[in-house]
Amino acid sequence: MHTRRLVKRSVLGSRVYAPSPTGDGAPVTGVVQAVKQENRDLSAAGARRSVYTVLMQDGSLKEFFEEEIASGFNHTAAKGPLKSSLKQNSSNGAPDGQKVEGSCLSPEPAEEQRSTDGKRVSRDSDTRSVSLLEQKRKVVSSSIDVPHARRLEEEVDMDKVTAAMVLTSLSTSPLVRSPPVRVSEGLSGSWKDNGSAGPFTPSSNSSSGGYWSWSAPSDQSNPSTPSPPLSADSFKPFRVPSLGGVGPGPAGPEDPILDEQDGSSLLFDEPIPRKRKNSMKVMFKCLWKNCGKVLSTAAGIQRHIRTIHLGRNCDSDCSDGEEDFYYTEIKLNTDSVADGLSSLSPASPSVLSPPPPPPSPLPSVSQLPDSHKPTQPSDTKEPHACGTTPLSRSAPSALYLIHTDHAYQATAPVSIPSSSSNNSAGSASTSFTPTNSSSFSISWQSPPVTFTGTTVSPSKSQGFGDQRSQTIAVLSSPPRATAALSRKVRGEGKKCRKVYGMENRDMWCTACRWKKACQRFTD
DNA sequence: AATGCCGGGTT
DNA sequence: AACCCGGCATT
Repeated sequence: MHTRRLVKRSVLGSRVYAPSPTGDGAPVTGVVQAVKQENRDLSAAGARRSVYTVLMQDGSLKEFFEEEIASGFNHTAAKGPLKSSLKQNSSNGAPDGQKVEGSCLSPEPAEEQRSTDGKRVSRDSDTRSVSLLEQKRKVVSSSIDVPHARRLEEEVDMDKVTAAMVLTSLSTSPLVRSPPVRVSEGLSGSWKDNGSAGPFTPSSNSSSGGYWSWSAPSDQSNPSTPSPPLSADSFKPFRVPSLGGVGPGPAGPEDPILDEQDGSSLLFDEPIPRKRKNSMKVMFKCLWKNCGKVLSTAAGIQRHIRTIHLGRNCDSDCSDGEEDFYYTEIKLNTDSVADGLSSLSPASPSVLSPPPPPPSPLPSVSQLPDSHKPTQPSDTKEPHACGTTPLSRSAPSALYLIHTDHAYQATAPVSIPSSSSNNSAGSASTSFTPTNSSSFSISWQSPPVTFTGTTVSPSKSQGFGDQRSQTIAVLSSPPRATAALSRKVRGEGKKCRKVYGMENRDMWCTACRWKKACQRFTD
């Protein structure tokens, strides 16, 4: 499966070298359009061979056996057949980003293809549903002591593939394009931090802080990270954080299957515009001197540059990507983020306030090509203020119900709140976008678990009104919930110790005697 | 300081 | 599983 996936994923759309059609020996480049199994008994062994349909520079389609073509710009890596060269990448432990770069960096056609690949889209929904759990698992695994042999290997694999993906999407941005290597290094570096040298101690809460540090910062706060060129990509930032933060879940740190899915989800999720926030319109602006042409599509701007400024007259396939240097993307705020926020906050303030987890969303939204950075998004929304006084406005009863509802579903609340607060103290609160609500709500709902406890014991001697207010309090301050999470809220009722006193310790319930939660006078 | 409990250790 | 206890959080 692994292999198959790799091939499928990496080869399609990859730029490869193929023998010159003219036979003059000079290899030409093309983009793999399709792969199929050749049944004919061509090879000596009679084994089936893969046949790659390659779109050549001149626009023609040609078929090659895998032995005939080589992938990547890196000639050394291109020695072997396509498939095997890819495999090497994945199994080779050396953090050598070059190979990945070679095969994945440049082909932006690949990116386009992927985003339109129907199979992946459907498949994605499956993957996505588990991705949260997986992510958690992944994080956990990185901080837990686990036999490294196998895991490391896969991790490296992931690093590379992911890095490649990132690079791929980045490659179309003129601003970052030049120092691609740097970007890749930064990326893999931060990952590694988490993976092997995780500063977090296993099993302790502190690891929570690490959640965000591994994905969010590296992916977003990195100033050199430009937003991806394609609008469809704009939601990518959301994903990463949601994954990192939420991931509650049982998870065998070393489960290869999960790992794989994880990897695939990471790769395939991105191009799917599903979650995309539609309030942003992406335009592409030509940066050529004295030419401020703005087009709505990347293809359009590329063609414009290619034909007008570069004087080339072939279609996109013969481009070497140079156009990318001459345009930049601009994000236009059609219906401002503020709108979305303001409309949201009144509805369920409590839900909004807690989700500092989406530190990611904000950055993503405001993150524009380095050059044009309208700080608008963050400024426009001060609903921020609402977040601080959420409860006061909404009907308590409503909240009550809502939370009761979800409390049971909650899994691991994860320390999203805390981590997020670190991450983007100022901006975090402003960051919730409607898009996100789904992902983070899950994570922060869990804390209310505590609350569940209170509800369950209506028999309590105390007035319901009291209880209710308490509950509300808990809800209104999600951050606290975190604490509640780790430790059961101290029951306010009398306990064996109080009732019987130390002198009658033998009358205590066993739990009390054992310094456990009292079983006799439960709250 | 007293309590209530969790996490962990020991038997 | 029963039993204990260190240590932390809350009161």
